[in-house]
Formats: sequence, C-alpha cells, structure tokens
Amino acid sequence: MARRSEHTQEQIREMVLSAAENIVNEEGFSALTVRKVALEIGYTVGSIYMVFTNMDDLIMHVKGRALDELADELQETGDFDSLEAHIQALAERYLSFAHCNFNRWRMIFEAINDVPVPDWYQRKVQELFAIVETLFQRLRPELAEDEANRAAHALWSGVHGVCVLSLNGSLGRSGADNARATVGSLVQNFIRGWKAS
Amino acid sequence: MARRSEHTQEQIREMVLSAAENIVNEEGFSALTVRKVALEIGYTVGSIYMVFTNMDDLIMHVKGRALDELADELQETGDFDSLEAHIQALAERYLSFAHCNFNRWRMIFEAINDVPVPDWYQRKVQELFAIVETLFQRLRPELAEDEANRAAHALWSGVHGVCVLSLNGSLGRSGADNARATVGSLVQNFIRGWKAS
DNA sequence: ACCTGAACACCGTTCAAGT
DNA sequence: ACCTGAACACCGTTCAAGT
Repeated sequence: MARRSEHTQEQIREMVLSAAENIVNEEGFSALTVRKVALEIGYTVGSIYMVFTNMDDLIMHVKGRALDELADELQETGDFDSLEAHIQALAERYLSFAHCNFNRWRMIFEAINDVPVPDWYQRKVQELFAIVETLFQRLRPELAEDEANRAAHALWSGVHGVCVLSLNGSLGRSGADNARATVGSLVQNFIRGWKAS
Repeated sequence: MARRSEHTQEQIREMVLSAAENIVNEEGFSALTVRKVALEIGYTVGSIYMVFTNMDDLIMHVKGRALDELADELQETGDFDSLEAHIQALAERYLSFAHCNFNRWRMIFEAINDVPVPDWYQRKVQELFAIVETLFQRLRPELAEDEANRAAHALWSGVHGVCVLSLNGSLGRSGADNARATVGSLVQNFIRGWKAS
C-alpha cells in the first residue's frame, strides 16, 4: 500500500474538489461524505485530510468555486440599452444560475458551518455584490455611494429571496417560469420606486 | 424497565417537541439529535419513534410550530393609517421574528429533507403569504387578484431574502439594524413603484 | 401495551503502521 | 514522505426482549 506520488498534492486536491462538486450536483449536499469522495477518486479517507483540514474546509472551497462560476456568468452579461435592462438581465442570470446549478447554489446558503467564514470567501461575496452596486451608483450618480449600495443590497437580497422561495419547494408554488416573472416584477417595481424617491 | 404509562403518548409527543425546540434554540439545528432529545425527556431513543415516524417527521413538526408562532405574531399587528404602513410593519415584524428566533427561523429554510412536504405544512405556508396578499389586493383593488398576489409574493420573498443574507453571516455584513433599514428601503421603493405601474 | 437497549449501517476524524 | 486502514466517538433507525 501507501502508493507513492501517483499524483501531486495539488492534483489530489483538484480531484477531491471536482469529485465533491459532482456528488453535490448529482445527489445533493447531504450526500457529500468524505468516504464517498475517497471512493470516487480512488484514495482512502485519510488522504482527503492531507489536502483539506476537514470537511468544513472542503465545503467552503466547493462553495467558493460556485461563487466564482456565478461571478463569471454575471460578468459575461454584455452591454444593454439602459442600466435598468442591465440590472434586469443580471437578476435573470442569477435566477438561471440557481436553477441550472440548483444543488450547488443551494449549498452556498444551506451549508452553514458554525466555523467563522474565511476572509477569502467574504471577499468573493463582496465582489458579487459589487457588480450590482456599481450599476446602482450609475443609475443615480447624485446620491451618496452608501445610499446606492443600500438599494443594490436591498434589491439583490430580494432577488435572492425570490430564488430561494421559488426553487425551494418549501415555499408554496411555482417553478422557474413563475420565478422569472416574480423576479421581473421585483426588479422593475423596485427600480421605478427608487428612481422616484 | 419498560416504564408503564407515566405519560400518555400525547404528553410524550409534546415533551419531545418542546425538548427539540429548546435544543434548536440554544444550540442550533445541527445539535438536534434523537439521542439528545431522548436524554432530555428521560426516555430512550426508541420511544421517540412511538410518537414520530422518524427524524424528518419531528423536524417538520418543529418547523410547523415555528410557522404558527410567526403567523400569530404577524396577525397581532394592529391597525394602521395606511396599507403601506401596515405592510411595512409586517416586514419589520418578520425581520424581528427571524432575529429573535434565529436558530428556529433558520431551520425552516435550511432543514430541507428530500421527503415531500406534507399538505398540512404547505397550508401553513400559504396562510402566511395570504396575510400579505390581502393587503396588496386592497392596495390596488382594480387589478386582478393574481397580479396583486404576484406582487405580494415578490415583495415578501424579497423581505425574506434580506433577512436571510443579513442574519446569515454568509452575506457580507451588518446586523439587525442595517437589516431594518434595508427591509424598509425594499418595501417602500417596491410599493411606490408598484402603485405607479 | 409500553418501553428498553443492543445491534446495524452509517458518519467525520485521527494516527500508528506500512512502503 | 505519502498513504493506508483500523479505531474512536458519534449518527438515525430497528426490533427482539423484558415488564
């Protein structure tokens, strides 16, 4: 036993992460266990602890990667006639990401280890909010940055809330179609109200 | 052993529920185990399965009770000058409930068993939404019920989203104070926008 | 009939021991 | 130095056995 450097630590780390992502995607967060990951990559349980300090650490990194994917997708969103249309498109993309990557997206908010959130993770979250914040600042440049940021935060939390309750099943109803319309209503009415404030 | 009817099944059920609530309140959802509940009520693990079919069933009932408490608190909200003020007050109460009963409120949305949601639970959720829906119907009686309901759903999901991201820690920032202002902004701007639509 | 508690099949985590 | 795999302290769930 004790196979000798068939893979570098870096490679094993990558294998672990990608196996974990597959498991979450296909079977949900609750199916993610060290033993299953080990089996999938052809190593034993102990090896996972060479490259991650524990399960919480692994989870945090799977979540971090999901945030990166989400950020990439939001930043891909091209130019638009108006800022409103741009914000609307971002909200739709967010919903679409949550819909297409349901299990992984869900995990971001459900896997709450009581462990303190690491700095590098906090920064990823802030980057995401920043995307919307700058648009709100440009929407009403005469306002203080703080006020625009609060509005961005309010609306984006709102969009998130619609996604949560629409895709959860723990809500009342609807699939992705209804959710799209609901998100649209939230964004449109909030922006109209905010511009008139 | 095999103590003979010191308590009725109904009493044991109540003891289990209330012990479970205490554990969640004090130590969080992840600390809720059959063994801990059994210890707390002075029975053994097996007994819990006399009054609940399994852990998921117990969880569902703890969640159901939390929904009841929340509904009571929202319905207590008295009369107001305007419908807007009433909706605003409801949103603040919702935030306050989430803040004061953080662990139990969190559990409602984090404890997602892949088991299908029972009918009685769905109904409780619907009752909650109904509270806001009727207010929106009265705010613009000329609209179809469906449209008012969609708006209510959009805003309330939004309010929920602010609570989630504000109290989570997985967000970026803020405690309950900031959240109050953010909820206020969301409600005010959305309603203004919706009335002008 | 009510309740126990051992048994089963799982967890995450550790660490002496092998190569 | 890298990796194993048995061991430990936990889970939820079941069910023969005791009163």
